[in-house]
Amino acid sequence: MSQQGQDERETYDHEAMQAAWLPVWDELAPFRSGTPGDDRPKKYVLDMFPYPSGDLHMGHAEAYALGDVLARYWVLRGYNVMHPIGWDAFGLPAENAAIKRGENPRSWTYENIAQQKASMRRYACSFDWDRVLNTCDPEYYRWNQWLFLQMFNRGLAYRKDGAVNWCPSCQTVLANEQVVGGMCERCDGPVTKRKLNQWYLRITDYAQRLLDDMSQLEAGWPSKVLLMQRNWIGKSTGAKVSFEVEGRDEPITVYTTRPDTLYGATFMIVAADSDLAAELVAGTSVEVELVKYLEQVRAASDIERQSTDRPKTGVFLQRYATNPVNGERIPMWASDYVLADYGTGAIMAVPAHDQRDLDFALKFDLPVRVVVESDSDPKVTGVAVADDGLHINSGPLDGLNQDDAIAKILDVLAERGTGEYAENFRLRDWLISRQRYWGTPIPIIHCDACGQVPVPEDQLPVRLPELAGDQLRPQGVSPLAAAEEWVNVACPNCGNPAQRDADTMDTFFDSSWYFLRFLNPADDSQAFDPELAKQWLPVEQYVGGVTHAILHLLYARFFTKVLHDLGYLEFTEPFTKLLNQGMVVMNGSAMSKSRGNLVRLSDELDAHGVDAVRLTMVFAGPPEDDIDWADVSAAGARKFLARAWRLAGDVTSAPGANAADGDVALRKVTHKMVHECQLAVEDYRFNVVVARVMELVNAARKAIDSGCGPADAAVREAVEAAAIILSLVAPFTAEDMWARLAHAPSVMRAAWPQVDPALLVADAVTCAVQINGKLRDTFDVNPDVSEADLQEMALARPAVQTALAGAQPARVIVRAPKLVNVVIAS
RNA sequence: GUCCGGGUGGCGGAAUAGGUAGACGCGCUAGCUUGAGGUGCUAGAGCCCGCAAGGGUGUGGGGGUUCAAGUCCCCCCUCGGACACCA
Repeated sequence: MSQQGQDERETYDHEAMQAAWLPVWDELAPFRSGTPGDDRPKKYVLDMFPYPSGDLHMGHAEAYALGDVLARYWVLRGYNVMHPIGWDAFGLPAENAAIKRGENPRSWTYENIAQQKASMRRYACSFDWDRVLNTCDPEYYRWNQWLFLQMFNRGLAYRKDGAVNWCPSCQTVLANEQVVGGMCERCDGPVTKRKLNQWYLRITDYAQRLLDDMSQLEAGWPSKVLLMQRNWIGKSTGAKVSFEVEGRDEPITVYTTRPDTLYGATFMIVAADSDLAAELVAGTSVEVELVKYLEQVRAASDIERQSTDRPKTGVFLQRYATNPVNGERIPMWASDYVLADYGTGAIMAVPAHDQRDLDFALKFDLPVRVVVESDSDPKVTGVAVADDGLHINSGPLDGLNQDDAIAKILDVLAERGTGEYAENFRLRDWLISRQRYWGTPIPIIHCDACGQVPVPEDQLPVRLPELAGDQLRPQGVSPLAAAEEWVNVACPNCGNPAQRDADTMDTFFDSSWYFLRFLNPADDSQAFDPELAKQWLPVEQYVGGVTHAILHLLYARFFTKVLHDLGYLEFTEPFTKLLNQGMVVMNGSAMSKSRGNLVRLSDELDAHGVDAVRLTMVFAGPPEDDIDWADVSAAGARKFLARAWRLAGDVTSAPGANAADGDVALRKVTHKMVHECQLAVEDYRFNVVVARVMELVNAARKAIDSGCGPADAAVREAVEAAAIILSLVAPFTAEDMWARLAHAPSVMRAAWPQVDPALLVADAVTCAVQINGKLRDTFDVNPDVSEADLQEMALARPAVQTALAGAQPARVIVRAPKLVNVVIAS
């Protein structure tokens, strides 16, 4: 290498820094959180754990960069921060890979975990590597089974027949939450319906609490997520109303949110696929017709059902019910627009005031009666009238508005014993059975004599049998069912031959409580330690994608309440604050191989270095916004890091130099920037944090080159502050700066700089002078200037004098010390 | 269809309580450094008119409240997301 004399600049060598500092950090373990006797206040910062489907990608890089800013910040602020990581390691991709490779899913899964773990270390994630878990380890899923049994014993886990979502491609059932727009969340294939006997968790028992406890989350969760959950839970209020049915002993109850329109109910609809519908036509000539209709309905995929303007279909059941308030005989129909598993599976149709009912009525020429005053006639316009208004044709409700009419009709119904106030939830129980291999076996044994027998706790875990390759091929029943040696066991109760439940649990079960397992991941005596939970939980800060707004977050909230009720947890909400980061996209769309816009994280890290990539992620914009990688510059980030790093080499004062002796102007910048960074971090405005550090670096550069000079103590103070703040985002660079500043490692053990409030007061502020609201002049003033003085100074400005032209201002607004607005009447 | 977010320079984005719009950066231009490229440094810049001083205009569009509006209110356009026959 040729020497070029004094011009030779030191080079910022990120590769060398990585090589130098990773081993040091391993040694120092600055993010260890389990040390006994550590009396720092505790804080739990959690990143949503990844699914190990290959190496980390750009999305992970963003999420973990953001989580790291928070975790590292709180460590610097003196907290004992628990920041663990694990792997959500059960699931279909591993199984599909195993089939292809002729192996057990374990090998593929653990290979990917090892790779991701290595990438996380390279990426300098501030995880506590003593707190790690994989959900596919028997040591973990054992406690899934234990939890399941706790629920089973209390009736919260139960089996029932039902029409369930079925993914023909994945060959398994899906929870409602996993059907996205009629498509399978996993494979994007169309979802169909199947009647199966499956396991459910009684999340609907918790619907009201899931709703009510959101008040605890209002301050810490994005309102968007709360709204999505609220909508998903979907509470509605109304009434249950009983209709006598000709030729049937029992009346039929319907649920309606508009009991006030009861006088306008001109027919009744029963869910076509309900038992009720079948019963109503049993043995009649309509029976065949209904079956035929049902076949036709089933043939229609969910995608067709999606279409908003899909014409209504149905079958007249040749039966009649009686409207309880006016005694009117109304025909009964079956249709697929009424859902069997919502409300009572039957509705009173009020075509004048419900669009769907109107569509049906017009299609089948059924009567339409307006019972709420309106200018337009739904029968003519085809548009149902849903607005509030005065009731007509409604007996005792006539002349009342909607609220009053609802109150009145409830009275009337109560009096006659034919109806009452009722609530309904859109939320359904959580279907957790899956007909796949790579998941937690359901710890139940089916015995002809004893029924569903829980596996005794001392026999947990029920381990997965060793299956590989073609044995895992989906066939509509769980691959476990074919593992005869595994399936066939003696009943724990009576000892007779019995069978294990061959389904596995939805993997969302695993992730619904993993945050508790981090407390003591190696504990083989209990799922988690309630005592430790008391100390560390709830999770103070949760970081993850908005894709989990409903599924994972709702389930985790549900589990927390269940565990609370079981006496294991004192709190009822698991995550106090939630940050949803956006996605990393490329040229406007989600990255994918098929689109050809995939950016590989490892390539970016090779090209720019870890710190530059992290900095780019954080600086790109607000964390919840998407980042278009094409719009940001990792090269620019690297340039800045090199600038900051060089700064550290230019400081000539010794460590411990008394900052109080330093240049006051620079000190003011430093303290202001530290202060603003602090506010910005706590407000998730990480991009602004970076901007402020940049300003600090610029100020220090200027001070060294053309100000107080490199020996001034204020320069050291500024550069040290920059290094500490930068460590949130660019740990390698910051650590190297710290070393160049002649400090022992690690910068992560430094304390967040103390802000001196006296230094936050500016010497002078710029006062804006407006004339009629338009900026015409500025001048510097003392921040303490009085309103009167400021007004006088402003009025004396030439620009104002000229504008006034000798006249008096009509009005002067003074906001000392920042602004004076002189209003001149025209 | 319903419900939520957004729309600020060429680009990513800043903007405590309504109070100097465009912080910070990318890209760009000019100059210095360099054998060249890159790096580094200095300066410039919303747009329009002007050599300049200066003026006009400006946060999707229109209206309103106010001394003052990116920020508050009403209407519209547009992009994105969630839910999607839940009675």
